[in-house]
Amino acid sequence: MTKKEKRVEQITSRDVDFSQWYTDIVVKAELISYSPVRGCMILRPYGFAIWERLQAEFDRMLKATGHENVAMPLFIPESLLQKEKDHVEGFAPEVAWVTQGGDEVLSERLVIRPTSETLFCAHYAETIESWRDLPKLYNQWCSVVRWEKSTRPFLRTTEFFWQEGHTAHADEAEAREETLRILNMYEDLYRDVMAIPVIKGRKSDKEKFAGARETYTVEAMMHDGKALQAATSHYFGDGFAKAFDITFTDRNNELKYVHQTSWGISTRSIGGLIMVHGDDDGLRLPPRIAPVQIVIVPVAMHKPGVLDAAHALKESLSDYRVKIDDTDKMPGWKFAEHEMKGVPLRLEIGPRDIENNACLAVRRDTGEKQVLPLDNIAEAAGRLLEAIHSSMLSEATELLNKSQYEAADWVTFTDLIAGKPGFVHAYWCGSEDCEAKVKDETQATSRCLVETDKLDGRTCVVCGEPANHLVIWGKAY
RNA sequence: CGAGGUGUAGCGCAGUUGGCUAGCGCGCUUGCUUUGGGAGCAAGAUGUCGGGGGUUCGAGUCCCUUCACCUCGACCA
Repeated sequence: MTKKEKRVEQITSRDVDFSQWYTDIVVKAELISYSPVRGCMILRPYGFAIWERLQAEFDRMLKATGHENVAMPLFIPESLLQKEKDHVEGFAPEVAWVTQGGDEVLSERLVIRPTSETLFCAHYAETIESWRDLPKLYNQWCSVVRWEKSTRPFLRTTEFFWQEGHTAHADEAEAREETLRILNMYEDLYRDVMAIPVIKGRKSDKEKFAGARETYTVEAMMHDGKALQAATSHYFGDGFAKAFDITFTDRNNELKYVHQTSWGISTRSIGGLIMVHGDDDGLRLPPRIAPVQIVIVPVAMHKPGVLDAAHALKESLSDYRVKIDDTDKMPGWKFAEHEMKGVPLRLEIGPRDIENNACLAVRRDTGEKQVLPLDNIAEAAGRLLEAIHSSMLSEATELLNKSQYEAADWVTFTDLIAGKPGFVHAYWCGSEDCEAKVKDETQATSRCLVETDKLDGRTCVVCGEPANHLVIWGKAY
């Protein structure tokens, strides 16, 4: 067995068994450990660091648009959860209950929040009185619990981390605007920070959030052609406001209900990061989300001057997140290790480079190696990191583009779903029966409804009746 | 929740028709030598064989039961 073969042996090949490949990566790249609790994962430092990067980026975007962070309780009294009918029906099957505190049985059961709409609503009902109190643009970073039947690291866990934004507005137009503003921010976050292109759209009634009037989504395509619902943004209308009696006095001294939104992105996004960008050597992280952007590997570091040169190199790269790997592993071991962890750029520095006042730069995305002079190294590294981001985004965009098909009739549709991993664009009449038939017979679901001006003369791919929507269909995580 | 699979050292595994002090590889510790694609030598440490119950002179091995995890489906960010 050659060393080369041994290296890839650690991770199951992506094309041989995508699921196993995914599981190998999350464990071997030290993102998570399995926990003593079913379906819950331990986010290890490296995995949590990715989440912290995402938090930092999105939190900055939220603050820049006037949102404020708050912290709501972990528990929700049963009676509160039950105030909005659709909402409770949607979540009841998957909530965890607290029935006892200490050795005392509680007079009212508490649910561990599966999402915090009801808490925010109760709070808004209390604190909003006048149009001067609006809008309320609240967000919280927290974890929530949903009792899932089957779980996978990041993609579906019993407890997961997310942000949930909850806003209240004076009128419908402003609330709708907020819903779409946030949707666009998710698109920007995915594209500009995670190098993942997404498709924006609206969810069908069947797929939308329990209690929402409209659910918008960004859908991403994984390397195996399956869809990942990457983030959602909901317009609630005044449904929750009526259930929770959230009223305010407007400028004309009339009592009005607020219009609300909610929106979230979760640690599932990290699963997307893995499944969009990873390869057979492990994770590949786009530079803007990578906890470590540049790893410096000193070669022959016992020799005089090498470690000093490595530290000097780090100094000159102070604008970036840089780590020196000065452990006493072999250099080859370090190369493979940091590749597995997806560090975008590796700089090797050894006696030979020091003599030439240079270092060797290796791109994680392409494997390309080049000698970089130490003078102006910061600039050169910066250019490389930017190049890596664009090239990863192009690669992901190419995958997304080439894995989309169109179907005008049922036979073409089912053949495509069965034969070609990816998304199928097809028209739909809007009936739940047709949507259900697609799911029953193909395993694919409607991912989202997209804007189109070409409905005239189109027919539903299932029943042949006149179409009302253009839908992107696909199998999903 | 249905079907299938797996639980033996930190990880990956072996352990024969039930038999003696439960092994191997990697990793870990210490020392020396090494360092441009997963280094070498030497010396060490590490086990409730997932848990419980049973059969037996004797159980990692057989039986019952239970728990956990993985994969695939049904339900969901």
